[in-house]
Amino acid sequence: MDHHQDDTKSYSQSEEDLLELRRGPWTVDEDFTLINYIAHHGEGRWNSLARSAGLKRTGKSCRLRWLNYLRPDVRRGNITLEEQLLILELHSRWGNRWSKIAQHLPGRTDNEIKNYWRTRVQKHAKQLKCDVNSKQFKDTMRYLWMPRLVERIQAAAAAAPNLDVAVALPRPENSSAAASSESFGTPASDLTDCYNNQDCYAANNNQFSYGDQLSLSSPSGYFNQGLDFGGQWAMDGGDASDSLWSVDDVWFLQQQFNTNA
DNA sequence: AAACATCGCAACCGCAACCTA
DNA sequence: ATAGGTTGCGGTTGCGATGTT
Repeated sequence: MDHHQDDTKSYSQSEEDLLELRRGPWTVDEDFTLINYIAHHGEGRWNSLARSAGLKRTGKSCRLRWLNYLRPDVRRGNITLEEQLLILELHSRWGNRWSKIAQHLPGRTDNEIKNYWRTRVQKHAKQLKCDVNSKQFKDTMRYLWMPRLVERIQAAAAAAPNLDVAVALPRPENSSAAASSESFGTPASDLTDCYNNQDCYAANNNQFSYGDQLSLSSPSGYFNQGLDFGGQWAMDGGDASDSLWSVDDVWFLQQQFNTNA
C-alpha cells in the first residue's frame, strides 16, 4: 500500500461548505475528469488527487467512484451462476467479509457483492420467514440452493459444451493465488487446480459434484426431480437466484425446524 | 392515470487500521 | 510515543426505476 500524505489535508464540515464540495450522483463530466486525471497521474493520494484534478469532491468520494464504477476492469451487471455459488460458499465461510469475498471474484466490488447479498439472499430469507443467520436458512442455502446452482451450472455446460463453464472455487485461505484472476474463465483442461479444496467441491473433466460432506447429506436429489426452472437458467445470467426457490424450500425449512425442535 | 409501495443500487457515513513526520 | 492524516471496510441511506393498486 502506497500511503502518501505530503500534500494531503482533510476538511472539516465548515471547510467543505466553504469549498462547495459536491455530494450525490456523479455527472458524466466528473467521471471524465477523474478518468482523465488517473490516466495521466495514476490513482492514490485521493485527497490531493481530488483537488489537483479540480474535482469538488472528497478524496473518499473519488476513490469510491473509481474503485466501484470507473475502473476499467470492473465487471458490472448480472451476477453469473458461478459467481452466485462462490458468494454463497465464501459467505458461509467468512460472513459479511465483503472485501475478502470480492477478492475471489475478479472485477466484482465489495459493494456489488454486498448489494447482491442484501437484495437477493436476504430477500429470500424474508420470504421464507426466517432469519438470514439462522441455522435453518444456512442449511437451506447449503443443501438446497448451492447444490441447485451446481446442477444448473452443469446443465448450462451440457447445453453449451463449446463454452468453457468454470466454477471458480476458493482455494484454502493461505493460498497465494487465491485472489488472482486465473480462477475465472479457466479453460476446462486446466480446471483441476481450482478444485483441490477438500471441504468444498470436487471436479473432474468439467464435471461438478459436492464433496463427501455435501453429497452424502444433500437432499437436493429428491427436490430437483420435477422442479421447473422455466427454462430461464441458461447462460443468460439473469436473475437466476429467484427461480432456485420453491415450495420445496418451505418444506425443507419445516423439516429442519421439526428436527431441531 | 395517478398514487403508493417496493426494489435495486450508487453513494455516504462512521470507525478502525495504518502510515509517517 | 503520538498526533494528524489517509485508506479501507462494513453498515446504512437516498433516490430513481419499476411494479401494484
